Parts: sequence; structure tokens; C-alpha cells
Amino acid sequence: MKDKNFLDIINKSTIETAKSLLGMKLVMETDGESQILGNIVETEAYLGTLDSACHSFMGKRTPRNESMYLPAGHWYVYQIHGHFMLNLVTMDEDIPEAVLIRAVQADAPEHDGSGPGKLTKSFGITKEIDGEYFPDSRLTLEVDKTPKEIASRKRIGITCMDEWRDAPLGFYVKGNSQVSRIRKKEILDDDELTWEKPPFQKNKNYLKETIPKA
DNA sequence: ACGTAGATCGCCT
DNA sequence: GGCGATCTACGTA
Repeated sequence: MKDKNFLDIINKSTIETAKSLLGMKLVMETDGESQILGNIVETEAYLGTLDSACHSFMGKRTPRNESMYLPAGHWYVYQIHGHFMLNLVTMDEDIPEAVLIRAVQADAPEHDGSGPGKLTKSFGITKEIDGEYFPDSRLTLEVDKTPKEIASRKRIGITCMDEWRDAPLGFYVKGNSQVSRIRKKEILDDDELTWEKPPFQKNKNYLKETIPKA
């Protein structure tokens, strides 16, 4: 078990998991070295057999969505329009619910995590990890930051015509610039302002430096 | 700042 | 053979 907090991550309802994933760190292990990819800033909850926007609606089960039927903590990766989508399974075995990870605030400037297809391409995430249990996978999660404020909205790209289309099952870190399809007016000047842990906790002189002299 | 069209391809019918 | 849990470019205000 690589993450001692993993029970905190998977022992929740799907909506709780979608919210609690905000701020968590994505870490990729390559050639024995851990590389921090960034912090999750946007997720969507997909609520299983009752949810007409979910791949497992009405109990649909095919080789493509088989991983959704695994227990909480397994990765579900599928491809659409030539893009890989990264999801985390959230419930017990045979209860096919999952959270789509839609955007990440990347740690390195050469990476772009501002959309579900963009983040998998930028970080090199492929179907290779589909069905893996995240604590044992090359791609792992770690508890890190907490959002100052979580906002919700309807899910993006949903085409069903019933009440599930507009259900507020999309969650994001309010004000963060890396959230996909967000209005410019909602973005704060500095992404650090969107997290509970402000930068002065990292630098003891921050307050002295930023408070103007009388 | 919005909406829409076209690209594009693996998976399902 | 058709269809997306997308992305980009381009049209219109």
C-alpha cells in the first residue's frame, strides 16, 4: 500500500469522492522515480445503473466498461474521440459508479491538465493502467491540498434528454484557472488563492514581504 | 464570450 | 456502420 490515506479516498459515496478528490495529488512512477503531476481541480460523478449519462446505465456491461464493476480504488480508463479519459471507481464490486478526473493544476509548466483529454495526453496516461488498483499502480493518488471553496455545475458533454443531463454532478475548485470551460470572470489572479493552504505557510517571510509598509 | 462544426477512431451493434 | 463523459478553430456579438 503506497498511500496510507487510501481508505479516506475510497470509503465514501461517489459524490463525496468526487469532492474529496479535489486537491489530491496525482503521482506517476517512472523508472522507480516518483513524479508529481499536479493537483486535481475538477471532477464529475457518474452514478451507475440509474444514471442515464453513465456508461453502466441499465446495468450495461461490456469489455470496454468492465473496470467500472471492480471495487473502489481501481482506475477506469476508456478512449473516446481519440482521447483517453481517467476515472476512479468508487463503490463496492459490481456497483459500477466512478468519478471522471477532468482537470489538474499541473506542477510543471510544460504540462497542460486543463481538460480530461488534455491531461491524459500531457501526462502520458493510457489504457495501460485500466483496471489497476491505484495504491499498486504506477499512477497513484496522495492527499495534499484542500480547496478553499468547491463549486458545482452540470456535467459537460452529456447528451441524454432526461433529468440526469442537468444534474449538478460536476465539481471544481472555485477560481482555479485550470478548470475546463470556465468563464474568465470566475478565475482568480493566482491559483494559490484557490487553496486552503496559502503560500505563506511555505515561506515564513511571506507576510512581511506582502504587507505594505505604513 | 459564446455557440457550432468537423476531425477522428476504437468500441459496440 | 454509427456513435460518443473531446478538442480546436472559426463564426458571430
